Amino acid sequence: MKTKSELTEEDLVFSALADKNRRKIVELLHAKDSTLMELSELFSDFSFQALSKHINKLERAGILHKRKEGKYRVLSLNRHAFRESLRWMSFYSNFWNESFDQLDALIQQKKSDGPAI
Amino acid sequence: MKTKSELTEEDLVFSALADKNRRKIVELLHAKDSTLMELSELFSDFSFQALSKHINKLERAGILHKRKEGKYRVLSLNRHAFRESLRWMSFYSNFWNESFDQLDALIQQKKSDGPAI
DNA sequence: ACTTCATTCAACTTTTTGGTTGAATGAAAA
DNA sequence: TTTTCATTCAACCAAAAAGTTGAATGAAGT
Repeated sequence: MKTKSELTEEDLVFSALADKNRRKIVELLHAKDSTLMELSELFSDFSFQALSKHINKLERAGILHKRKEGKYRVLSLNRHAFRESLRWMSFYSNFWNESFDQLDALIQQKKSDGPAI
Repeated sequence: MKTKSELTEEDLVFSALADKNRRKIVELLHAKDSTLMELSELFSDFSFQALSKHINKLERAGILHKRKEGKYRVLSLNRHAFRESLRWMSFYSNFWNESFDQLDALIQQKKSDGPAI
């Protein structure tokens, strides 16, 4: 019957990240919230309409959101968006076993940095 | 010029995981190594040739490998394949800050389970 | 009111993806 | 050696993705 099964959050997140340009957008927004125009200066390879489509794909995956500010749309990352996908990947890798000592070190270090406000 | 930029490991991993059926293959192989035929019994929605293509895509991403055993190819997971992608995702999420207490708990528990050989 | 600026929408093209069927390969069983 | 079984290869098709250009929208500046 080929029932065009609903896309899950993980489908959307993984496919949004399956593109270098979109990952670069994430990296840039991690550094600072930006508008489409600001970003488009850094993506000379394609039109701003194409960039807009990439941004919409990230938005549909819940990875970023837009907030209206006058005539601008300011884009910012949603840092919770990766939770489930990260959980899935780490469960099916040997990430924990292989690196939990490193993790432990990292955590102890973070703890001694004090609470993150 | 539109130079068809090389695909990176992360491109391959994320796009391999951007499909429910391929993630299901990962879950099944996590439980136990299997052959194409064994898996195909669990995927009645499409042909074994289609399943074979999915498996090849996972293989190209380094997520599984095949080992010849007589007339069979036994598929097994490569549990290191997610390392870099996991690292990337966790860096750009607030994963650490948000869940490091949980992580800490998990690690302490794992430690008390004793060394993993 | 008119113009400009930032973004979106719409229509269209090309490439990639996910599926199909049928034939080929190659090891194992008869 | 002939047949069977597991997998792969090849050719094809439909749908989705990723890009283009040009027009539309809507707030801001003049």
